[in-house]
Amino acid sequence: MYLTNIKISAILEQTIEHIEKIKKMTASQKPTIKVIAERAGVSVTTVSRVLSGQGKKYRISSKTEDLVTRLTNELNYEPNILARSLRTKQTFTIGMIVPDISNPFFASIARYVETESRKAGYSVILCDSQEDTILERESIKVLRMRKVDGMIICPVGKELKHILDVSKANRPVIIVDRYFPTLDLSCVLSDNYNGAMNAMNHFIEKGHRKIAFIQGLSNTSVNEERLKGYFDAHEKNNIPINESFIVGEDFGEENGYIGAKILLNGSERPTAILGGSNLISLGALRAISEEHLSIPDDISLIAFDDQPYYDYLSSPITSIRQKKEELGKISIALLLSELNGNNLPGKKKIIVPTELIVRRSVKQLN
Amino acid sequence: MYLTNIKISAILEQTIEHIEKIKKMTASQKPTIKVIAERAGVSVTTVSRVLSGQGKKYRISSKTEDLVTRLTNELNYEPNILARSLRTKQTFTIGMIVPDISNPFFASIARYVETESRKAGYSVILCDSQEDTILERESIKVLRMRKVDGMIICPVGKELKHILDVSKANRPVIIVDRYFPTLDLSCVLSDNYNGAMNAMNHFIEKGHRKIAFIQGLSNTSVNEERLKGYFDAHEKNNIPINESFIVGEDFGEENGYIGAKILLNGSERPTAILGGSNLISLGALRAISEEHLSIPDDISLIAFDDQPYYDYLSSPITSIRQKKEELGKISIALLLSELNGNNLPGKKKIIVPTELIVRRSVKQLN
DNA sequence: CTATATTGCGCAAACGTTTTATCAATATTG
DNA sequence: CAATATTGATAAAACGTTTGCGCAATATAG
Repeated sequence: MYLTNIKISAILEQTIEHIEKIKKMTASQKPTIKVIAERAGVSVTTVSRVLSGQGKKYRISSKTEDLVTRLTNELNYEPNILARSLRTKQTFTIGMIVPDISNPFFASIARYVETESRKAGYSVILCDSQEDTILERESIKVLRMRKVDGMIICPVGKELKHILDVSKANRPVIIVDRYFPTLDLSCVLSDNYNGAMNAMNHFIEKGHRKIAFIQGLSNTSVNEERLKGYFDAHEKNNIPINESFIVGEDFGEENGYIGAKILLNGSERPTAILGGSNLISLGALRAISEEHLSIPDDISLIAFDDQPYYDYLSSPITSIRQKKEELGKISIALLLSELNGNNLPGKKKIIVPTELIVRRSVKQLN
Repeated sequence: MYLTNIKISAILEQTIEHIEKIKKMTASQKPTIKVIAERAGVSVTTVSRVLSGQGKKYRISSKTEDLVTRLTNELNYEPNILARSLRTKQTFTIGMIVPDISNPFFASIARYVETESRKAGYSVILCDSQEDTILERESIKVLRMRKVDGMIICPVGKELKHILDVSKANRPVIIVDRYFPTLDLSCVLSDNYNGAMNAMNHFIEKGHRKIAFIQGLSNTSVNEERLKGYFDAHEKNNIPINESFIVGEDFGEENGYIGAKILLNGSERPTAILGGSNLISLGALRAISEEHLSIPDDISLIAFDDQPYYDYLSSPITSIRQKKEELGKISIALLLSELNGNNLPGKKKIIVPTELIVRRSVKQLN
């Protein structure tokens, strides 16, 4: 009798304790696996396994499984990815660094990267390096601390050591747009050389000989390739190069403006300008309009990178279209395949062709 | 003697063990606090405190402090933010959801958000909802699982429950661009009503009476406000409204194209069109050009949201400029202040004025 | 010389998961 | 009926931090 009483009171105590525990846990905001386990009267292990779809594998009875899933729904459980990542060493995040997200070129690439990432269960942490190598380096550091599974970088393009380090630390990196010939990393780029080449041929076919190039950031692959196309086109057509026709120093709008200003007011005015980026061309448009010149009558123009508005400009601008969708989709596909270990031997360098969109900004001479 | 030997061998053993341990830890890739502690011969607590700048507070000797900092540099230690966040319940990430990152309007906002976030030590996880409420809901879920400290959402604008839930869960949310009048959340928006009003007044002053509106997504605040401006301008000027002049159903380019097509081929053609977004206006441009009409001679146009190319269009487009920089900077400032607990009483609704940029797309009638 | 204050640091728990190893209870086999 | 296999689960460690509490050793005060 006595013993029984003791026992009952012990059980009672236990029960009360259990109920208290449950109450406390339920009152707390975020239900964790632990709470669910407690409520279901099973271990956290079991809950974890059910939730990760490993119920069959570990022979969880369907009764338990149902109970657990019911509770997770009821309690509105949402897993804590941080905790999971800490344990599994996989964060399912990818870092993306672009020089300027407000530039439609990079924004479009980012869009496809984001869309495809999400489909694969990844989230993307976005960093804007503002065309600044220091910020780029900093971004990489942050992304490393955040343990991103991989990175897609549209580099500023002036330095590479910090990028190489990422790859050395065994994190997959995909380089997009500007790359480093000496760097053994997968990359996906537009065919800048042939893009420039095609534009130049178009100029030349139309009778132009005095063709200027407002270049972007020198010593970046993108710029060098375009410049090379510019040079080679001259050479192939036996046109001497006028060094003063090459101006510019970065990919920005202001640079395009200044470059065009210089060209238009030089001792010898070119008949045609190749704009080294969308922003450069925008700046050139501003200068041209400011000088009260008209395209193509006074000056011809081909712009690198197509823009939706080019069709409706006072004279529609002929441009070299880059396939942003492809650039974005290929880069994320490449990254995902590296992440899944489908690591084909060696790094890949994928070149996406460009397309000359002929409008009416190039005058037929003679 | 014997005892001494034992003792020595014990010490030796310990030492060897210690060295082994150090070697093992050092060989492993990522140095953790533990490794540093081991090398420095102090506890992880001490290292943690030094690294978090709490050395003084906890009276760590400057000798220890120096040793630890030296080692962190030497070993190239980088903190694991995941682990930290798990413990501190702060991730220093903010989630940003936009309907379309490739739309320069949202991209610009995102840029300022990113820049200011970084300065404050936050990273931003970017989600593109693709103007789809389902994806928006999903994004929110992911961001919650990732335990972002706060969110900046440019909502699709059709549903609000899932957004309200975030706020209920005590996570600060800032709504940008499209908002919900019934929702008690801080938000920052353009003055769409007066924007539309000003555009309408401009039309009317120029003698227009048959003014069409290609609207965006109905039942979104942005659209309703613009529509209200459209209506009120009619009323104030005693101009009857022609219902067939209101077309359109979302903010996209295609919608602008279709809307303009309908307007231009209707039984009664308007003399002016108000384009409800930058993409709508782009689509309208396409339709207008396709119909071989010219702006402003055949049709006048004012576009919502300014674009850099508007100056150089065949006729420069008058537009209602939204201050993207302000929208971005204010929203992140608001969020950061809520995160820092500087939570001024009540939610704030900040309205950023718009600006009518008059160019040459509106014809003077008579 | 004792009592108290200060200096300098460490123990261990906690955050929310995943995963390895283990085990009791039941069912099946020989 | 004993031996073995299967079923259905659990305990505990680990991931890399932060932090409340505690404590020994030294310095200072009375």
